[in-house]
Amino acid sequence: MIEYSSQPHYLVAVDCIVFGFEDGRLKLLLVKRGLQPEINKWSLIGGFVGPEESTDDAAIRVLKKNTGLDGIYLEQFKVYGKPDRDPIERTLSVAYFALIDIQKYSNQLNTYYHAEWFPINESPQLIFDHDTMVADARKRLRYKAALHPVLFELLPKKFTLPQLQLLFEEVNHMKIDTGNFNRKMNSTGLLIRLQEKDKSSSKKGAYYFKLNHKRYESDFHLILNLIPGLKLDL
Amino acid sequence: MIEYSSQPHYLVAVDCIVFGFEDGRLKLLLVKRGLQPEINKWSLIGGFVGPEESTDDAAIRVLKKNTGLDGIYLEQFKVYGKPDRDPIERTLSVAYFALIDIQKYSNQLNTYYHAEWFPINESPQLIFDHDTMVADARKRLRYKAALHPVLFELLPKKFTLPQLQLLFEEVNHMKIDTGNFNRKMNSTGLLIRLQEKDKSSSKKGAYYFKLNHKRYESDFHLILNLIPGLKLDL
DNA sequence: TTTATTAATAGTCATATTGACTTTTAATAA
DNA sequence: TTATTAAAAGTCAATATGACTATTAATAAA
Repeated sequence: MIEYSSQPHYLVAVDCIVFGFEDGRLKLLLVKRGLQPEINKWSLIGGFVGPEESTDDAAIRVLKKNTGLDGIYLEQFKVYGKPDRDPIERTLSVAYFALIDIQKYSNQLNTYYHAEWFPINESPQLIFDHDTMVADARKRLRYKAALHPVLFELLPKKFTLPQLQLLFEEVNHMKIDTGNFNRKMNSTGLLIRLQEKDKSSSKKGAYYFKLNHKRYESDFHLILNLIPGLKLDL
Repeated sequence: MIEYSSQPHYLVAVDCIVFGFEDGRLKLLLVKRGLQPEINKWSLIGGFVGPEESTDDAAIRVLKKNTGLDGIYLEQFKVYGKPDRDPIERTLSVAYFALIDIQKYSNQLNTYYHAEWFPINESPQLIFDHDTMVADARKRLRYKAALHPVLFELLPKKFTLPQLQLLFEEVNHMKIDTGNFNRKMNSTGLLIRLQEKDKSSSKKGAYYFKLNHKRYESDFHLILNLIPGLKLDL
């Protein structure tokens, strides 16, 4: 039997940065940590990678277990591998970001699980290097959202253009010209306008749109130049 | 003393996909594996992550040890974490891609180390999932190169526009219009034209250029739209 | 009933960028 | 002197952009 004798072994975890969007604000889903050390402190949703599962499997499982959520947009974005990032024992963490439509899942969340949404700029301090992970995930989301229509994952089935613009402004941390934004969005062919209007925030009302899923699937990887002139870290 | 009792521990490795560019072709740096299993088969440059180093440190160390190379462009891009990817024992691999100027380091490589360059389309079959890693790294490089001027890392100090175009064509696997390519490249402000010409491939000769390092540093993260209309996986 | 109000949406326009293509240039070799 | 050829520059119609203005559709106030 061949062995990689004497090589050191480490714990491997996954951590999920779960983004949501509600009331015009980007939100973060956090849980209270259930084990020592730092028990009861706020933490990203995470867990150790089991012997029979891939890291992707682990992320899906951990997300499902902590929130009841399934079929979520999930993307691995970075490994955190500094020797001392966990004070107890060396643990590498594979970080994923997840995008979910808050409304779609609000029932499960509130009823069965302890996860809680925080506006991203009012979230509590997190354990270990989780704050760094969140900062990195935001950068990555910003990058991706400037090039691909990934932010639709955060919106409900019906949404308005002002709502979409607000989401882009929140993610990119900048004001966007409404006319130009609408023109660009409409030209992507990703939006289908519905008859119905949302009159909750204006007299005239804003048309609801739904996503053209066919186009979304086929053109997702096209580079769309949604927010030109941005300076973006990958 | 707190412990994460009973949680499984795994080996963690790094693997480096090292890209080079020579004679108009993209190349890959490979080594013959020095341990069982699959000893003497061609493999990416890699190694286990030591107890006192981060994964980034490990990648730098492994690259240095196998090639003598230092100060190389290196970027973590994906973790490979399927349970059975190494037949002997579960090993996660953190994959990095590296970009180097072949000419700059050809001496060290040939004299002291066993690493060998292969044109990327004529490289031998690799061990484990290394072929998948290479395919993924090429995609990632294509993505990055369409948006950021990262390919200059592959070129010598002095280079010509036709040479640069050849590199872009090789990475993106497409023909590019020379006039439009030159116009776009010149408009970035990244190129400084030298007096000297390279007459090795034409009578007229092509001007040598050098990189405007100041601009390269400051504008690296700007999105440049170098190859528009591409369909790109991240 | 008319008018004021206001967000939503559409339109304007000068400028810049793009892709496809043609022309000129600079050197060498015939 | 001329033919040759890759390199470099130029042309141009079509499109995209950013900054800005005008109109619209509903409600609420007069």
